[in-house]
Amino acid sequence: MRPAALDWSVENCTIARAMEILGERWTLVVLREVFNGVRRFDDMRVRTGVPRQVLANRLAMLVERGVLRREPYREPGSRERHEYRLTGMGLDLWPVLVAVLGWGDRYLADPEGSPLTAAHRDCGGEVRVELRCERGHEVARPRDVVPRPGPGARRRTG
Amino acid sequence: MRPAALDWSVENCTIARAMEILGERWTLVVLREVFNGVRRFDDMRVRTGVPRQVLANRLAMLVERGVLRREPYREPGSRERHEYRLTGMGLDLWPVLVAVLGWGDRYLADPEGSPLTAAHRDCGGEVRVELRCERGHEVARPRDVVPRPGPGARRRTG
DNA sequence: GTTGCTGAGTCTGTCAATCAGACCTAGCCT
DNA sequence: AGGCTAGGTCTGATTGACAGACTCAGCAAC
Repeated sequence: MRPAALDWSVENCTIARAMEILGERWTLVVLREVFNGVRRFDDMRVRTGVPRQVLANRLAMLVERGVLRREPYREPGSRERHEYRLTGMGLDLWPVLVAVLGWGDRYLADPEGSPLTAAHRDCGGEVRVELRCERGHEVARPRDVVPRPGPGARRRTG
Repeated sequence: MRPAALDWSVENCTIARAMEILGERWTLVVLREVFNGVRRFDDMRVRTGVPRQVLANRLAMLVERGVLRREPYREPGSRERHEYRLTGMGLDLWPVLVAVLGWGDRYLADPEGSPLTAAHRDCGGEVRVELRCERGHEVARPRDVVPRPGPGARRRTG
């Protein structure tokens, strides 16, 4: 009954690496704002309630990691400022955000429902994540997914 | 050009609530282990390198929040111990895990690829997340998703 | 029957991160 | 000159992460 996973190393696990970026308390909340079109420091700060210092840190980290980019803009009658926009890497976080949103809506929402949904640009229908295997089968139940070592798996040493 | 999102409150945002659970550095890594069939304290500790204290905290928090349950078991010649198993709520995190894995594999993997994949139990094909709208359209590009207020949205006061 | 092992923790002290609140700054406007 | 605004920094108190030592219950070997 020893789990097979024990034989494999986790040093190069991409979930752990992803969580180094996404796994800080406010990162995904900040990204939610950017996905919502809120791109400016003070708007984010007021909406999320994240302390200035932390917000500055997170934004800098996300820029450094390539999830956001910092772009200059200038409104008439103001000096130049910067706003934060998603890079391609950042845009590809939509599925993660939608997955978290779906889970949160199911288990943590108030009775009246979720305050935020994701819609399909073309038809307006609500967007959800679905698990599907490479042969096109829909994977309906969580139990139908089984983990297995991938091409980068390494046997454990020690 | 003021983003519409600024008019809506975020106090009941389900992403923020979900991140209260998932958004700590090690939570998803711990869950990865459980999904992999590693259910015991010491196995997790050795594999993940999470400090004992933190692991104990995370497990207790996940049990308290209903993501894991603590089950007694007994191996012959040993006293009774406990292991950690996913609840229904926990199993429903598969899409989140697969989404994070997919993103990590794309942007953060070593050249030889990911050490872990998710497979379809029936056919063995690799499982990925897909965005799909409620009318069945596949949402191919991230830009085709647009956020919008949901049923629980509240106007901002102040 | 004492010594040792094992799994699953707790205790302690150090060091880093979070947070709230005040302060700073560049350019614009009056 | 004085005030406003966006986007920050600086400071000090609290909280969390972490490593390493210690605990504790039951089995097992000497």
